[in-house]
Amino acid sequence: MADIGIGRLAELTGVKIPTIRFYEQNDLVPRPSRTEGGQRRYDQGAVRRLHFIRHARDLGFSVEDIRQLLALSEHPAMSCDAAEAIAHHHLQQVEGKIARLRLIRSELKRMILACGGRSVAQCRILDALSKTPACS
Amino acid sequence: MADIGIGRLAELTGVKIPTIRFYEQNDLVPRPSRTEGGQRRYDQGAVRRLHFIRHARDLGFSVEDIRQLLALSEHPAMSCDAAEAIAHHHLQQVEGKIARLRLIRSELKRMILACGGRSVAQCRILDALSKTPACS
DNA sequence: ATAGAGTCTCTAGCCACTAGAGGTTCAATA
DNA sequence: TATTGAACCTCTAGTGGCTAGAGACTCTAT
Repeated sequence: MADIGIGRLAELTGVKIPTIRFYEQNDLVPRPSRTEGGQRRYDQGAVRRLHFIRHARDLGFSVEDIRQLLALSEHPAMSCDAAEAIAHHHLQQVEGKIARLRLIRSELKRMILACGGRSVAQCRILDALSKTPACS
Repeated sequence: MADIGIGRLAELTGVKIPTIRFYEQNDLVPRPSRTEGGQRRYDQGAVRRLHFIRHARDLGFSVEDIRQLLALSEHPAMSCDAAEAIAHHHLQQVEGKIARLRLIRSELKRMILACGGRSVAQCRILDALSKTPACS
């Protein structure tokens, strides 16, 4: 159970080295102990915490959200309403993005279909961009 | 057909004033003429160009894509294959994003459903974040 | 002439990293 | 023990696409 260096931590968690340092800078992970020479040494707790952060980032939570989720997870006796609220809010953001991207997708498809090897002067894509309100 | 100021241009196109200046800085729109006092004056061409940019941005094209689309639209005799390629590539990016967001959405829904007013110690949300690989 | 709305430039900030320079330390081998 | 080379350190600056604010100047209508 020896402590590990930042490179190994990166390997274990899938978080890149500069990103780990960035998280430390931004107080998402605590400052680890250091060797005599000043290099970071991490324990199992750091691995767990970084895994948590990585999963949350994969799900698109903001760093600020994650900060709050981490804070919550340090108070096991509390109700998890707050965590649910954060997750719920994020879900709504995601739904919004999906809806918007779907509109964009259909508009793009329409444009591309309408355009079949014409010259730029008659190009439906460039035409659509200059004239229609697209999807707003 | 008098020339207009930047504020009116912003109104007409829905692009905010600082954003117009930003586009000028980044060579998306040409430098306009100026009054004696140094204020920008725009003509109808600027209105059209900015409309084009706005629509393309609404569809999520990058500034770099737009630069190329604008360049293409200045050569009316060319084939519009290049425009189609840009649009097609962008469509693929959009499809990718939608797919990814859908995975995230279902994962979030699963987490939220599983979590019903428990304490943090048993919270399915925090639990899921620390343990499962989520959606990668 | 004056008031007030509009505009100017410049700098810095947002988010979540990423890249690079230039130097130091660690661990494994000879 | 000396040496090598991989790993690590700090610091600054850049990414994209804006947005905000400070402090000064200009335009237009009365």
